[in-house]
Amino acid sequence: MLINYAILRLLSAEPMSGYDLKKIMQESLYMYWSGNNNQIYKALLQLCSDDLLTSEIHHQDGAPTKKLYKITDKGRAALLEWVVSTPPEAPEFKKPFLIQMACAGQLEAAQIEELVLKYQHELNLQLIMQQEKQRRMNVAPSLAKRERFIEDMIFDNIFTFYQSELQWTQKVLQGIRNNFREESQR
Amino acid sequence: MLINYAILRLLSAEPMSGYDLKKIMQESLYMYWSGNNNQIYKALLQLCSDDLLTSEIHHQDGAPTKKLYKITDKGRAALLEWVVSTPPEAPEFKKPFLIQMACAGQLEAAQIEELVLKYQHELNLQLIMQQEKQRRMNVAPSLAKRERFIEDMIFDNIFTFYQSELQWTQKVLQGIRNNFREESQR
DNA sequence: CATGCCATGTAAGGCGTTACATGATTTC
DNA sequence: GAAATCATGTAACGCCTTACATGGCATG
Repeated sequence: MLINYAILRLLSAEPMSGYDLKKIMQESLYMYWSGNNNQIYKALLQLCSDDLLTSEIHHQDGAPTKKLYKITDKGRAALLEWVVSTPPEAPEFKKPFLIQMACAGQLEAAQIEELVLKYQHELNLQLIMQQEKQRRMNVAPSLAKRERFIEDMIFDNIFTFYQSELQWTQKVLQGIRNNFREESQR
Repeated sequence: MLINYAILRLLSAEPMSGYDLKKIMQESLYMYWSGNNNQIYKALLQLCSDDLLTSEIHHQDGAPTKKLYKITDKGRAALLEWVVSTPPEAPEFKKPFLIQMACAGQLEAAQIEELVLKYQHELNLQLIMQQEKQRRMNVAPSLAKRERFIEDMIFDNIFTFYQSELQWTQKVLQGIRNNFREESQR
């Protein structure tokens, strides 16, 4: 399960509780599990029983008791092994909007335009939210050069994803205005 | 459920059987259900009981009996209503490769490069497959100008998705070569 | 004679989400 | 006094996939 490796990755940086992991995943741009503790707590149990993690109970006063999870040497080895030996998968996407577009032949030009504009708006919102997440996340100050580069590349990937989708909406809008000018000018 | 509207859309062009729908969805670039008859047959039953479709049993000699589904006026109205009144959603993506990348700080430059090259290769394969699908699908010869335009835009969307991902891999590879030159030249 | 296509359907199970339960502490 | 945060966990459900069951016809 991929989420197990995502957790191992996070714990390879520093020990954390399940709750911490949940928050980080909620804020993450590419860990796409939308802050879902159910899966996290189950995964943690499994990883512990596989000896990839150890858990330590931390009593705190003025706050609930928590379990601190640490990655083991076996865990680090498993993560490394996974990274180098897993064949990279092509990305998946779900674009419900394309299904809407596919139905748009029935509509008037102005209606299609309106739809695309709404989509554009939604994309802009999303893009701003992602940038905001990225901004909030930057607390780790002194990463190694390599780590920094990788972080940047990951952000760039997500950023250009939305950018190119936005560019596509521009192309569509222009196409509508050029091809269906007669109608939309009336 | 979105798949219901995808089915309505397909049946709005011409009557079909569940099996036909399954095949089309398998070949579709943006209907992302990977040819899954389970959902299709269930959806068809539901759509029938909602009077959005009618089904007609067709006996064929030399082939199994099939059920031909036709969209009703109510079905067309529901589809149109859905298209114009559903707020467009931002696309979702899952890129397991980014999780792999996030772990790559541990690796040597050459290993990262290898990983990215493999990803690039996988993307190229995928892109070719999608183009092949698109080529095979083009049997509908004389679409209206508007329909043609929409079809083209949808294909363009998917095409540029892979293209921009490929461009990203180029950027990453260059970055590795520039930033970690010392190591990778050894 | 095995494989594959046409055609309909069912079963099992994994992945993922929302929501709930509990309970203490802090903040408005 | 209400709401948010910290913290762990469970329950219920929906979506989606793979695989299976059936059976006739065609193709190699």
